[in-house]
Amino acid sequence: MAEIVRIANIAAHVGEQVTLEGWLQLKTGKGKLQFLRVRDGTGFIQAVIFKPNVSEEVFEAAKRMPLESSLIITGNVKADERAPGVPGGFELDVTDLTVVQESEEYPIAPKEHGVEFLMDNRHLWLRSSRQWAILRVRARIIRAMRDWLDDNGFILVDTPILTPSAAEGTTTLFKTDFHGEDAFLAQTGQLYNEANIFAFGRVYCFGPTFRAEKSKTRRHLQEFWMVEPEIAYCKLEQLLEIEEQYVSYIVQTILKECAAELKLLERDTTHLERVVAPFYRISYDDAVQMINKAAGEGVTVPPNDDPLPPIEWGGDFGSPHETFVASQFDKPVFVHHYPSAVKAFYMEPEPGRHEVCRSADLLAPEGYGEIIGGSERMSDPELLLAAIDRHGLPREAYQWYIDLRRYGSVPHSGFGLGVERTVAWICGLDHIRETIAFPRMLGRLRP
RNA sequence: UCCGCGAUAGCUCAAUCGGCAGAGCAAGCGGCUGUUAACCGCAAGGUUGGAGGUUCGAGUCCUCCUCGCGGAGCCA
Repeated sequence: MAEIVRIANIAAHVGEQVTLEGWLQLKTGKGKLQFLRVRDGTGFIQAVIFKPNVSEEVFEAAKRMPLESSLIITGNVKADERAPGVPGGFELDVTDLTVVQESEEYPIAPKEHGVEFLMDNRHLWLRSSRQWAILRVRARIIRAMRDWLDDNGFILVDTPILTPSAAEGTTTLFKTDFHGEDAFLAQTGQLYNEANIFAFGRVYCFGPTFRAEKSKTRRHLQEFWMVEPEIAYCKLEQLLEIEEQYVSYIVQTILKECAAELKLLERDTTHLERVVAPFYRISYDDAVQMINKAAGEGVTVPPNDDPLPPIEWGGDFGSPHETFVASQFDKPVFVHHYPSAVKAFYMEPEPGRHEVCRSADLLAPEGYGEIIGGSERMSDPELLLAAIDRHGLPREAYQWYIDLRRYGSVPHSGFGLGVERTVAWICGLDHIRETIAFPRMLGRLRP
């Protein structure tokens, strides 16, 4: 048997005889020729079996072999500009083939399928080239997210998943049992991050978060991953500069390093190429004016071209409002200084104008919505206590959190960036369900 | 929770006014030396999501239920 190589490294073996270990992705036959598309996890390559070049048994086995059969295949590597695959341009002239397991009839055919069928077969759907590309981009995005923070003075401090209290709304918590006491799956690590900055200055947590929202849309999961940086001695203005540097780095890294995957996904990258700091900034006040002007003119918004509803000052933006505001800009836009009443209790009020808070959401272009929520945090213990009371939250559960403001409180800020929404945006996906291997959605716990 | 749409062969979908349930793909058999979701030929494949109702007659109309999809609210 020849040297075992991986498809990603095939270019280094042109003219050599090599062995690949993989699976049969696709097959077309033509008399004495069989074209096999073979996948080994690192890429895809076309293997050509010409009947006179192999034994009778090998040719018959190749002809009979169903899709997704596992196989070990040996042949000569040829460069050919026209050959399909990832990386394309190479072909394997087969000399020998061993079927490791002949697959049963594979349910997912190389044709269109419905969403429910594909989701029921998610454990198999992952093998398709499109899902392969998406999940590789996801992995690279996560690496970029962590690289930038690690290289810019942030330290990873993991925060708990089992928590005794809510950080935000209480209606969207998954409840579990902690030896007889109610416990909840974390919606965020932020409150713990705020403790950690006093030890480390700049920290981040990265992990799964859980929201039992009754949301069934293309942008929602019940379980999603989030990176949450938190920074001591940081005001809102400085926070936005960090955010735009951060997002620019992630997008530009993917453009550079996942070009093959984005091409396979047929992603038009012209929008992404523009994602370079600085981003746009618009206040909530101005955004409301912009929305109401457009609503008065009868502007409609995708996906259903419904009329844009007007908004009263003080209300939170609905999905159509976000979509409209984002569509007015050719790269991401910050909407800052939301009304305090519609935001979480811990956001710092604007001095001299307490009805708005020092918060900012980052809206991605192309209708992908809010990918970052961030704010300056309340640093005054008295104001914080009042806010906790106003939101009807139990003081005792937040005692330690209030404590942070009693021992060397400083201005500090942080944000949360959703991994799946970022993946959907960068890959140009219609639905968030493809951005994670096994999505947990309303009404979908398995596979 | 609310609004809208849908469920027919393994998969994706047709079926006119209520009148014989039909294709493509997959699987099976045969053919082909350059295919890219190949192509050509043959053969096969059905409790039309479930329960009830209207009718001479229901995939089609009505009621209820189940499941799915899209959207709203909420959010990353």
